[in-house]
Amino acid sequence: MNTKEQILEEALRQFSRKGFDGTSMSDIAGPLGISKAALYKHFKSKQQIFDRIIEESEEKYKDVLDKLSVHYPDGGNAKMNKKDVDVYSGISAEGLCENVLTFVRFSMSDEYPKQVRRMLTISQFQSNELSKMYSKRYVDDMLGYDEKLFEQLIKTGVIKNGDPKALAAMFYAPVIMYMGIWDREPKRAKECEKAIKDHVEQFFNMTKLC
Amino acid sequence: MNTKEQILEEALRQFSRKGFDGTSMSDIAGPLGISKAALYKHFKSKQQIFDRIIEESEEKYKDVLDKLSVHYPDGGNAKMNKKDVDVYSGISAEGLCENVLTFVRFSMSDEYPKQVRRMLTISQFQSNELSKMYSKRYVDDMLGYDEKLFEQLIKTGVIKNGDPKALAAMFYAPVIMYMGIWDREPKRAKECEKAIKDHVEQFFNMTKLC
DNA sequence: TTGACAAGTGACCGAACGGTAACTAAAATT
DNA sequence: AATTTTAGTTACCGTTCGGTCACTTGTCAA
Repeated sequence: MNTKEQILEEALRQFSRKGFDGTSMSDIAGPLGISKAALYKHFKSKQQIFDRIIEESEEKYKDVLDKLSVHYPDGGNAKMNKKDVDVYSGISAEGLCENVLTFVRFSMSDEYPKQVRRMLTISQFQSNELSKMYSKRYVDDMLGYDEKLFEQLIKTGVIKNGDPKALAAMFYAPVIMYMGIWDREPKRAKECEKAIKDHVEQFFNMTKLC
Repeated sequence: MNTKEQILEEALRQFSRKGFDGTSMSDIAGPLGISKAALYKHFKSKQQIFDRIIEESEEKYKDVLDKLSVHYPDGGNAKMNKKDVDVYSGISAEGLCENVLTFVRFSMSDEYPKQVRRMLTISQFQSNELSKMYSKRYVDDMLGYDEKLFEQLIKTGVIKNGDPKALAAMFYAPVIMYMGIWDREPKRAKECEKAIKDHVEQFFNMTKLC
């Protein structure tokens, strides 16, 4: 009954390790204890399985983004994390620190976002669509979010000056960079977690002085 | 006569686009106007072609690193770029800015580093060796280099305080992040180049104030 | 009770894969 | 001049690939 979902799960596991071309239909069917012919009762091709994984990940990504965010009264379009900003009292830098670490720990401990990230990483040059999706999800959206955040922090005087966009890059880029090491070399997990923590602290120390 | 080198060139071009599994021996032989059987006169297997490309890139990488660097008298182990540091008069922040942009422009305009970077990006999870190579080349080495640089900048008083390692991450990570966008979406090249320039300027504005 | 349907199976298909064998012609070596 | 080596060819090998087909079996609605 849940075979279709199991197929998607196993396919994602395989694709994230060996890529689309490196994964055969038997590779997917084998661990599920079914024949590869059975896969074609649920999907018409290997490509369709891949496409469905991407589609589903996009749905889940949007869900998380929507549930995590709330329309901020000022900007109208700006989406702010509920924990990052109290609509009535402003933004807390300490809350932001905590929030980043929570985001990182979830992204690195849960198998699903890990596998999706790996799959997208090794497939990012396969089509324009996948290239754009990768950029949007792991760079543009995150930078946009942080940029709005720093705009607020400057308005409220927590940070005195600086370009919000450049600040967002300096804040976010090291995080994703260390997550990259973490993905490639799980043995360095603790080192990366500490580096991220140090970076976030150091960043706020610096910006408070400016 | 130069067939062996042509094979490596064409293989790198193919591997960087479609990956190891997505590239067939005929794909490599075809554009060179030879039969795939001829490839086996120069390499004993497809894997050996891939390995040789990696090996060669490692040699070239080390060459560039050595030629670009000079042993800094203080640390002994620290390697400093000749343009970044004048052994007798100290480090120039402006020279560093220029140097980063030169490095970026070379990395993004020359086909060879681009293809190697793409190939390594989509192959980074295929083995522990490749994982480590990617981390070393595009993160650890760069961070280490910048860290030494910021140590000097703090010593000489150009920057008043801050952890050199955290500073290096804030400085370098956005650069490689924008290079990632540039690689995936060449149409955004100008946008990325400007973002990197803005980031570098903004970074030095901030650190001078601290 | 029966008949439609969903979800499997194993056998099979043509194509493409990585790789080899036998052969050839030119170039280099002796 | 004779011979070996190099670098290429075509034809072919066994295997694996994505995908199809005919068939079976259990479930469930008419």
